[in-house]
Amino acid sequence: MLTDLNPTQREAVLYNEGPLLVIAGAGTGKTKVITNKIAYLIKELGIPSENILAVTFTNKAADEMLKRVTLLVGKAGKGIWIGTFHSIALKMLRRDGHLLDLPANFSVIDQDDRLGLLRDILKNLNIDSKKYPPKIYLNLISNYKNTLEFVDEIPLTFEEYKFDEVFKMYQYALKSMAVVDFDDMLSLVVRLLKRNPELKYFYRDLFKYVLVDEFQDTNSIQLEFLTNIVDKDGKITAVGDDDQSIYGWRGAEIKNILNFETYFPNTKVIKLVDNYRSGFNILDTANRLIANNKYRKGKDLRPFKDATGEVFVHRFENEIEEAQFVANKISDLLAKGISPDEIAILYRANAQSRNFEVELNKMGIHFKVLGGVGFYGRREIKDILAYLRLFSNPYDIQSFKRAIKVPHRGVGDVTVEKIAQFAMDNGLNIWTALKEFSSQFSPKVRSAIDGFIAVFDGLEEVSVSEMIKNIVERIDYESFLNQYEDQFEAEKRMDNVNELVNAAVQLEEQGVLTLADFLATTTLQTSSDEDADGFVRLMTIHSAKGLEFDTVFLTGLEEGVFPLYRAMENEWEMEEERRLCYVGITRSKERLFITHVDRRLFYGKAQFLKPSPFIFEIKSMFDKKRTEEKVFHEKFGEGKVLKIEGSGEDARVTVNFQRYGYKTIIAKFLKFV
DNA sequence: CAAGTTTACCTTTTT
DNA sequence: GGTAAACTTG
Repeated sequence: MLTDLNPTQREAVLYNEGPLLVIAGAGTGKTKVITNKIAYLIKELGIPSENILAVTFTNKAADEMLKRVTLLVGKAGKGIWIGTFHSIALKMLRRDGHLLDLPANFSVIDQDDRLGLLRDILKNLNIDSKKYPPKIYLNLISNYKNTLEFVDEIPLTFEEYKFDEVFKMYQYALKSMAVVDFDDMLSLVVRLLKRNPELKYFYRDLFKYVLVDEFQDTNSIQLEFLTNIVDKDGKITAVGDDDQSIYGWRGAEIKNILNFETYFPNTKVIKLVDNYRSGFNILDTANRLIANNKYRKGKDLRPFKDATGEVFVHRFENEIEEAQFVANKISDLLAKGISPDEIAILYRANAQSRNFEVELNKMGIHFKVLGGVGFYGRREIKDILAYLRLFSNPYDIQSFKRAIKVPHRGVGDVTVEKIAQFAMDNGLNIWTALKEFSSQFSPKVRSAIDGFIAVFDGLEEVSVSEMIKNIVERIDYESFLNQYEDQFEAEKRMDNVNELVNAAVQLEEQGVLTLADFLATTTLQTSSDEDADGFVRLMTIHSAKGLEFDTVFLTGLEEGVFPLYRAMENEWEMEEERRLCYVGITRSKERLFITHVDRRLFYGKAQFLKPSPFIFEIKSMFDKKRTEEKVFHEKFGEGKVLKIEGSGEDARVTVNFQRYGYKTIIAKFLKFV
């Protein structure tokens, strides 16, 4: 079993005396180490799978890991606890949340609804949401919950923000709606463990072996969670790479990995630096870039693969040409027989995907856009889910407000707002509120409300997938869509709704049977978790973390776009951007295309852009190596290289010819001697 | 007071 | 180029 591991990898698998930190550079086989370690624990050491906890960064990574473990140990791996911090936390809260007075069927509010809720609160408190956008509050609240203390970054105008009041109202609303937000899930679990030591010891005993992937992206709450469920001499294996820490903005603490020994004093550290993924030039490029960072432990990846790897830098006039180039190149690659699964287009921000989508469509290339507005974030899905959420948790006023308005049934904003207020003020669930408030309705509204209530008739009898079908039919969602959208759009949305039914059926087959579990799963499922087999993938670099492809297009390397303007003034943020670029580069195995443009549209307006500083950092060594090199040209004879723009055979090379002086020549007409 | 229409605002990155 | 708030109409 351990035969295809190298000595350091094997050491990491075999060391099970106490805390272990594996610093694993990109492509050094970190997933292999984790899966083999789990297999080793189960098969060789005979550890029951229930005693193993594996934490991953995404649901997809969790699925993938379980698949690989199953391949190694078969059914013996079935009971393993595997998932993201959030999904593990949810499982624990479902089990023991009552100790914190959490209602049994609490639901999870998604980011979108949090924003909507904050919008309502700001309106209520007469806070000008132009001056103080809800988003700011979302961040403040998130930071607060994640650090459990107010941090320095909180602006001086803090008082003006009325943060205290907003926060209190926000918490009150969550409580009365019986929902928790993303940040709560972790902090509540930590609270649970702290207040109930017997529970803490229960889990310490249960999780005899804990493995954490992508440790560089854990935040302080997550670390606190870990130190609660693992003794300081416990058998925890943390795997990560400080050079790939790209979630600082989300509260990730790079110091968690840099100071791991502080939390687990008797830690053994193993470094994996043999890279099996990328060709030499790609690795060289990555190493050169990341060497510009100051705040790092410092390591160079060693090439192990017997391949050169190709790195190209291409410059274009605008984003359309960039997209056309990428689409053409992909078409060539596909024609050569390269699988679409091995091709990815990466960018800094989701908004950049559009042009690629257009050009790929023109070429008839099948692709999938991952991330951005995910499946469960789509309007039609949220509409249907609102019904389900309300049915599962009748205190969920936000969902009521959405559901009652889809389709229009003669109950408008004003009435809805009144009902919502009445329910909130009196702590009533929606059904009771509607009943008690019904005397104030006009006959028209009353019959509309009756119709609304009737939608839920008998739903408790059927499975989740049947519920969805029933709701969609009863509200005649299809007609609603057709009324407001053109046929094509309406059909697309209906397809998505049917896809939701499929998702429910699938989850039912996997044993997710209750509505509450279904809803929680959908909320925790992100768009990056979607399946894209057989498609070219488009995604942000953030969502590409942990993935690898033969060919990677790293696009939009312009000052202000990547790195972002706002990051450029700040050394620390700049380093995170650089790490992000490093992650992007190291996704590629054989070919890496880096592209940048001279101008790009921002909200419909053209902006001129300089190439990203990262391009210069990457190229400087290459330039130096090649500058002063002697070249020969058929017509101009011998000369010395001064500057190279672009790369590959199309690069423009400025040469000082002995007899003809300075000339700029396309590289393919030059012979390097 | 509800539904339809126009304007404003926007763009980091995500569990 | 898309959505949600603001505005208008019936």
